[in-house]
Amino acid sequence: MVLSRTSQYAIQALIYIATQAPGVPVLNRDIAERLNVPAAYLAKILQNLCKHGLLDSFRGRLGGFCLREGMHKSTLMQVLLLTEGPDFTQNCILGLKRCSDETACPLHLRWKPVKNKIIAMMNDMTLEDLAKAVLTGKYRLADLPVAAMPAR
Amino acid sequence: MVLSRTSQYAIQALIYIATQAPGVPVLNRDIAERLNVPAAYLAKILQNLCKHGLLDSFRGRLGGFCLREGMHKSTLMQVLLLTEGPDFTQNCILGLKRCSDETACPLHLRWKPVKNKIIAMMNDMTLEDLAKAVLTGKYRLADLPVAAMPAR
DNA sequence: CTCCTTAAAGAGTTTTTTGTCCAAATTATA
DNA sequence: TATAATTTGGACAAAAAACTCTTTAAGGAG
Ligand code: SF4
Ligand code: SF4
Repeated sequence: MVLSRTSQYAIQALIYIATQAPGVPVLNRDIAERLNVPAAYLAKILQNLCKHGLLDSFRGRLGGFCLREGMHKSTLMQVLLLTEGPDFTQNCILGLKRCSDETACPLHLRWKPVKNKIIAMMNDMTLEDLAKAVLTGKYRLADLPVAAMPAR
Repeated sequence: MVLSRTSQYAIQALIYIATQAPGVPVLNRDIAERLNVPAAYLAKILQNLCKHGLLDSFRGRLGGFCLREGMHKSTLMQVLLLTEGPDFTQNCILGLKRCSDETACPLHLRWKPVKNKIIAMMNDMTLEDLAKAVLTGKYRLADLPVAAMPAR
């Protein structure tokens, strides 16, 4: 039913960054605080997202993380393929190695449509869209009583 | 996207048992072999299912595990509430502690219908149904080239 | 009663995931 | 140039999940 903590943190952080003014680096520390997430762990995750081209990072004063040019249009699927692994869409509910309509487990008939819906959904949701949703104030990114709405 | 290994093994084992003649105990060893799953680990899982009333167990000669009377009608949801924990249906995609329409994360609008579909599906599928599907020969429970179809 | 077979119980191990710490590299700015 | 702020990288630690081993209890058959 769930994504790994790593994926959850990655998505939360990316959406948060997407809510901020583009081009202005966001501090790892600030993201961690806002999301109420361990900062050192989050840093590792963000570094990984950098390495795979979703983020740009800047060191030193005025440093931080920015969405790389054009990456506002990234989908959740692009993120999950990084954080959950490239066979995220393959491996499936009963854990069978081979999954096809021919070598199907007994859940297949019921599960496959749902799975396809999940995949379509992840392919459809962009960071930009999700950030907009957050900026309406109707949705929250973290558990804490919204300490501060995203400043800009 | 996934269930825990424990849940996968539990579901596989229960369906397998449901395909066997009722009242005749099935050996842990046989289930493990058929599913290609670690026997000692599976034993723990089956013991747990016993403790929670889904299975009956018998020791000694002619021992093994049987579905408890009436439990052919058990749903996957009943199993998952045991193996994934009682808040299986609560905790959700971004990991927020509180989840409601009022305190919703930005995925909520898209995710909730899918989540409800999953829950409905799990509530709807019974061991009996799944066992029948397996017995048609069209579906498989494990990866191995079906060594032997369920004997009875 | 004795032997064999099986599950039960519990402790222990291994692997994976999650999280921490610290020293180095980089950069703006005073 | 010195300083403070920041990411980077690597090693490490803790927790959780997956898996194993060993011993005991129970039950059936000779
Ligand atoms: S539902 Fe289909 S895709 Fe999923 S494990 Fe079963 S056979 Fe594979
Ligand atoms: S989608 Fe809805 S239920 Fe799921 S985490 Fe977001 S708010 Fe909670």
